Amino acid sequence: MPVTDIAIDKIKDMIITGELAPGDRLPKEAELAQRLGLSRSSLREAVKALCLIRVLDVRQGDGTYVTSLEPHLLLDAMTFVIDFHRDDTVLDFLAVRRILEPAATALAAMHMSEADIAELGEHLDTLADDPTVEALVANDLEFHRKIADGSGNAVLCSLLDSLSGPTARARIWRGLTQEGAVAKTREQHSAIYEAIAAREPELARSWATVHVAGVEQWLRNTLGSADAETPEPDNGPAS
Amino acid sequence: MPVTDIAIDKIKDMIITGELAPGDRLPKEAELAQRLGLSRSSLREAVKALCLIRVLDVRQGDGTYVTSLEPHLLLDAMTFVIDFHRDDTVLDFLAVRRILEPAATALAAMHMSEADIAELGEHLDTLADDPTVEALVANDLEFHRKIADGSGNAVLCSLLDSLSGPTARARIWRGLTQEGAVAKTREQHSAIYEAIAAREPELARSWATVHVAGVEQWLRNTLGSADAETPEPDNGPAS
DNA sequence: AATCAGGTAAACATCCGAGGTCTTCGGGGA
DNA sequence: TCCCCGAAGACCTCGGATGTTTACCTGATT
Repeated sequence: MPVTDIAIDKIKDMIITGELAPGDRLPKEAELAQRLGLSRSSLREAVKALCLIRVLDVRQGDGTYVTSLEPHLLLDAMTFVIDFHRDDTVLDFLAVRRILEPAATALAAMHMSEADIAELGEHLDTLADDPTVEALVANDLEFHRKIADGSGNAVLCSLLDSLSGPTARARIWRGLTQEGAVAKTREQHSAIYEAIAAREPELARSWATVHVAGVEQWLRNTLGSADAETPEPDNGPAS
Repeated sequence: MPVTDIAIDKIKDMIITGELAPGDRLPKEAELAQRLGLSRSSLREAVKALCLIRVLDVRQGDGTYVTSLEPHLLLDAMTFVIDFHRDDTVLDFLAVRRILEPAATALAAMHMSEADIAELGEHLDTLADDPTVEALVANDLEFHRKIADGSGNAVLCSLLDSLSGPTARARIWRGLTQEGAVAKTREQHSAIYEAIAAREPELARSWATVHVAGVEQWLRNTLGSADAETPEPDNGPAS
C-alpha cells in the first residue's frame, strides 16, 4: 500500500481514536510528515484527499484543522459524488427520496416544536404570489430541508439534502414545462404543512408520498418520451 | 481557489461532459499536468483526492483510469465517511436503515427473478446449524445485500450496503450478549424469504420492519442503560 | 486609552528535478 | 509452444527552494 494511503489511514485513526478531536489543529506539515514517516509531498496528497470529503480543513497561512465532523458536513461530500451520475440514475435517486421523504415528514409531524412549525408556515408565506420557477424550487428545497431537520435525525436530514441536489434540476425542468405544476406544488406544500401542524403523521406521510411521486411520475413519462424522440440523451443545463 | 482544487473540478468536468468516459485512461501525469497548467505535484494531490472517492483508479506501472462510476462504487466511498462517527450517531443510521430496508424488501418481493429467489433460499441454507456469531452476521449481511440488489434500484442497494457497515458491529455485539438473538434472526430471515418467495410485498415489508426494529430497540435499550451507568458522557453531543 | 497601519514570523501553496518501483510487453531460449 | 528475462513506460517518493497568505505583535496616531 502506498505511503500516502497509509497516512490517510493513520490520520483517520488519530481522529477516530480521539487523539485528534473536531476543531483540533494538526501539527505543521513538516512535523506531521516526519512523525508519520513520509515526505511533505506525500503527506499533502493525503491531506488533500481528506479535505475533499470534508474531514480536514486547510487554511493557508494558519494551519490544518479537523472539521466539526458533523453528519451534515460529511454526508455533504456525497453531493460531489452524486454529481457524477446525474442523467442515467436520477430516477433511482428519486425513488430513494420517495422512500425517505414520507418517513421524514411523518417523523417531523411528531417531533417538530410548535415554534419550528410556525416558522415552516411563515416560510411558505414568504413565497410571492406569482413566483419564478427558480424561486419556487428554492422555496421547495428549503421547505423540505426544514421538515427533514424536524425529523430529529441528523443522518436522515443530510441524506435527504444530498438527494435533493440532483433532483432539483428535474423539478425546475418540470416547473418550466408542465402546466399547473407550480400551483400543484404550492397546494401540496400547504397540505403537508397543515398535516404537520395538526400532528397527523400518517396524513403528512401520505401527502409527502403524493408530492414526491408526482415528480417521479412526471419524470418517468418525460424520460420515456424523450428517449423515444432523441436517441442522444441531452447533457442539459447544469444544475 | 488553489490550483489543485481547480484541477479537481476540471477533471470532474472532463468526466461529466463525457470527454473522459468510464474506463478511459487519463494522459500521463506530466502531460495532463501541462495541459491543466500546474505541476505534477499539485496534480497528484488532485488525483489522490479523486481516488479516495473512487472516481479515479491509479495503477502503478500502468496508468490512471476513470472507474466504472457505478453507483455501488461511488456510494461505497460513503463507508469511509461513515467510519468517522460510529458511536454517537449509530442510532440515527439504524433509523434510516429501518426506513429503507422494508421498502427494499417489498420491492424485492415484486422484482426478484425466480432464480434469484432460489439463490436467496440456498444462501440461508448454507449457514451451519450452530453458527458462530461472526458467521451469522456475515450471512446476515449477504442476505440483506441480495435482497437490496433484488430491489432493482442500484442507488438503494448501495445506500443500504453503506449503512450496513456501521450497524454490523452493533449486530455482532447483540449476537454475543443477547440470549436467543441468533435463533430469532434465523427465524426472521426465513420469514422474509418466504414472504418474498410468495410474492407478498406487504408481508415482506412487515417482516423486514420487525427484523430491523428488533436490533434498533435492543441497541436503544443497551445504550440507554450504558449511559445510566457511566456518568462520564462521551465527548459531548456532536450534532 | 483605543484604534489602526506596518512589519515579522509561521504555515501552507507551488514548483522542480532526481531516483526508485511496479506493470506491461515483447524477444529469446528450452 | 511455453517460460524466463530484460527494456520501456508510468506511477511513487523524496528533498529542497520559492511564493502567498494569515495571524499576531508593535508602535504611532487620534
